[in-house]
Amino acid sequence: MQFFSFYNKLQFSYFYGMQALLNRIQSTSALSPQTLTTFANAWQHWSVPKDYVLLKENTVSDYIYFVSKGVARIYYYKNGREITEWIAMEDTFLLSIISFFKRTPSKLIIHTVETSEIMGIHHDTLMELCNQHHEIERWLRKLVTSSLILSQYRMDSIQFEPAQQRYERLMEKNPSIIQRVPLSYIASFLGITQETLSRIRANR
Amino acid sequence: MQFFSFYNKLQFSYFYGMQALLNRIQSTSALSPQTLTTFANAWQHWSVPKDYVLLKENTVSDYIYFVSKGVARIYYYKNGREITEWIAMEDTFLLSIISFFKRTPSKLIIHTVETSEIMGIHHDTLMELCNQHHEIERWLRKLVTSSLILSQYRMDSIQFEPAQQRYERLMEKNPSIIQRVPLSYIASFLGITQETLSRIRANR
DNA sequence: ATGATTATTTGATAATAATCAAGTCAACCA
DNA sequence: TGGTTGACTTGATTATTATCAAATAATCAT
Repeated sequence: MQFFSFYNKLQFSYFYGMQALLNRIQSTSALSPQTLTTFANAWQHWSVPKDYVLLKENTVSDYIYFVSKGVARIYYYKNGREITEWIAMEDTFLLSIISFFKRTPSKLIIHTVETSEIMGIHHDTLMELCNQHHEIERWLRKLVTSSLILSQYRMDSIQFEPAQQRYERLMEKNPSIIQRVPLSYIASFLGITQETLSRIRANR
Repeated sequence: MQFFSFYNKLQFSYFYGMQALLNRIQSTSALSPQTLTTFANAWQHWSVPKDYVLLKENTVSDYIYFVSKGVARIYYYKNGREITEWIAMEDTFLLSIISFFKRTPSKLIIHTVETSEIMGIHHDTLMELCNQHHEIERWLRKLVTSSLILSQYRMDSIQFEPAQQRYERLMEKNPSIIQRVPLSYIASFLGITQETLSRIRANR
């Protein structure tokens, strides 16, 4: 993978991103200082421009990513159309869940929506660390659990909330998203067409 | 909780259920013989009649259940209507994910659809075992992961597959379900009304 | 078996959002 | 600065499924 800024632990963006990552890790499941250090060192850091593809279609996804700055998006093609599966703003993890854990080629594509600072840990490294450190295994278990909980909430929302409510809840929870992410991405993330979202916004 | 058949390790149904449970556990993540024994002993067993409520609404869910015989269902009320969230046939786990992991009162209700043999492990016991045995922590991580993967597939299906396709896929994967579970349960599990399901079956 | 209850089907209408087709607007760039 | 491109909006129509209401079928208890 050819990245635009090479891994460099002396860069400001590295320290900045690492700080954010460590905070996020600790808030999921606290690790002992030694384990945290080991874990931290396993994460790579990349500075990438807007629209940079982190995961290509039909590739086995090797990384869990963390967005320390910028925005990234997961999408896929359904009947020739882009469907946004997830939008990750600053300070959140993202990954192609099925491909990463099942080790199968991904139909999902991950790319940056803005110039971004991305941290990532390789699947094999993470599994190795999980084997060596019970604490990291627990951390991953908690991460996956919180992701599962989110997934449950989202399923309920998609199934029962009318489009307007889904939009309003997103605005409430994450108002900056419309400033930073094209409407077409947001529409399919909400499970509606761009036209419907446009009408909702115009309130018709 | 007053159960209809008390915990009795000498019963046939106990051995039968335990065998099924152990097979299922091992297929998720293999455990060493010693750990497996410890883990196995932590599971309780109950024989319950049809329509027995395993988890009441607004109660914190304390158990992960395993259906060794029979069928159980998870549902909740949405605008005064029952919505089936999950139907667990023989040999599968079920739990109120949000309540069990977040320790919050459950809006979900779990009950048996048939006379059933149920195994269950208490939240606190499981957490204790996770702390003591890295292998069990890993097992739980894998269980939650596979549940997350399922959840992703289901979200996609609910969002994009037309009702007819969802029904057909269920029939293909689990044809015995219509013999054993009322249509109204299946309809809301598929995310459609009973009337729509009836029309799909009549092919109109 | 019989009446009562519950489950399922059928019909008519309405609501929601998708689709298709064009139009407007704004940013970019040569 | 004029033209091209991409992003968003608007309009007309259609498809899917929900809703409401009622009828029929199946099941259960006495």
